[in-house]
Amino acid sequence: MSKLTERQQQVLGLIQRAIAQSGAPPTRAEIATELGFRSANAAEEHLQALSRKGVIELVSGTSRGIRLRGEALRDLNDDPSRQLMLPMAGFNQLVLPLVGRVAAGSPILAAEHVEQSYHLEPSLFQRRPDYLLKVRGMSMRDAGILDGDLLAVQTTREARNGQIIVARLGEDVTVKRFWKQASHIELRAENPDFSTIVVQPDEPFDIEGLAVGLIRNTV
Amino acid sequence: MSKLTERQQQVLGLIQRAIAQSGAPPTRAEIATELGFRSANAAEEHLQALSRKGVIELVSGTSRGIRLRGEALRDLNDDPSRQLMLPMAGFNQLVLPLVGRVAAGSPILAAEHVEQSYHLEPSLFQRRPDYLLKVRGMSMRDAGILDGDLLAVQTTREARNGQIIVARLGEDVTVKRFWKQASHIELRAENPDFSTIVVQPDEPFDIEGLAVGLIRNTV
DNA sequence: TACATACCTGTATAGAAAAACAGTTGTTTT
DNA sequence: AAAACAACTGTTTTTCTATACAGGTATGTA
Repeated sequence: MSKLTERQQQVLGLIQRAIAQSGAPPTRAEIATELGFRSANAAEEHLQALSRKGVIELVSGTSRGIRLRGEALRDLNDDPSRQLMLPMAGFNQLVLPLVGRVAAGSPILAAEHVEQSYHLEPSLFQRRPDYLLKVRGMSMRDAGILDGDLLAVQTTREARNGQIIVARLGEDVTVKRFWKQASHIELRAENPDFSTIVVQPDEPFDIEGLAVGLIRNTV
Repeated sequence: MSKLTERQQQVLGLIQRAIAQSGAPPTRAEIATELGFRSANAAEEHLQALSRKGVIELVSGTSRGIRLRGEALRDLNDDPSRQLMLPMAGFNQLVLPLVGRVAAGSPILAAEHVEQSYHLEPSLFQRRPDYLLKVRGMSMRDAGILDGDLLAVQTTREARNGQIIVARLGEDVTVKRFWKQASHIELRAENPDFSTIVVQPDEPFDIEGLAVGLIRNTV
């Protein structure tokens, strides 16, 4: 992801402040007014740039349709002005969307996948998660990851061997243990009933994130 | 403040969910669609009513200009002094002590066992936990409970067969699956390397609590 | 020098959204 | 029984918003 320019950083900061203060993202006109642009189009262009760089997502045709993504959302949770409003020291809240069934081909954090959001204390996990993914199936049973568990996932593109990752194979999203070999990548299940997936270099494969924690609701 | 009608409560809940899920309040049309109204005006009137009753604030002439007010953000369980102006809804907090090594003979929630406290959203679990217990050992491995996991426990004296409980056997505290038989109680491990503990009626035995959830921190 | 990129102004417009107005149907309250 | 209220449908008007298009400047890069 390429770096933001100073102006883009300002626009992003403004969006984050607007959300923290008023509870909703700003309109183009509001951004323009606040930053002193005479044309809302200047704001539009900055938003397009931020969208291209992946820090926000624009919901087309929707008023205030600006969604913060990954890092930017993390910053929002770190926003010092928000911490001032909090009641106790160390009482810091993460807002994590719960992602359920992921539709074929669409980004994992697309709004239609988000079932609800949970507020968690970041210190619960050593690595800071970006979202919770509802696990389907028992392929990671022996790693203590069961059907219906909520996997806390940090968005990342890279993983080390042996880490448990959320992988995208074309249209499928799956949780497996990552092993990169010289000639291919192995996605190993942790359940003898499931076989290892071998991904050849020409096959579609993306790392969507790294498992950093797990939450289970026992009935 | 007068009480909300059932429908108004629904509308308020929808607003809170929308903010938590999409990061912005809904429009009148969105409320109408979600609740099945054919006219956005029905939503408008509900918003007016909610505004009159003080649970929301309407920002006139502004798209998605709905602000939740104190009452709508406050949790019933929360100390009133902890009211805060969080931008997101659904802000409901449990304070759970983390219990580590339990010393022989002393109550499980004795102050000296409490390593730290975590703040969690109660809706994370179907049953409300009272504390978190750090699991030691692998005796429940096949139930997806691993060494180091934090088990969310609800204090109770009773359990049904098959439930996972925190049991006290004299000086030892252990996590096992509970099976009450005609003549004795069985505490079954979920790992073939561990044998079932049989508790005779004359032996010391107490149920300390019921496992209602689990939190794991993956490194 | 040509070209891309960032950063703007200014204009225009389709469609989204707020909000008012006029009714209807039940249910409570007075 | 009349009046008030809750909960709508349907329509209309005005304002807001997103977004495209047509410029213009400045800066750095091929």
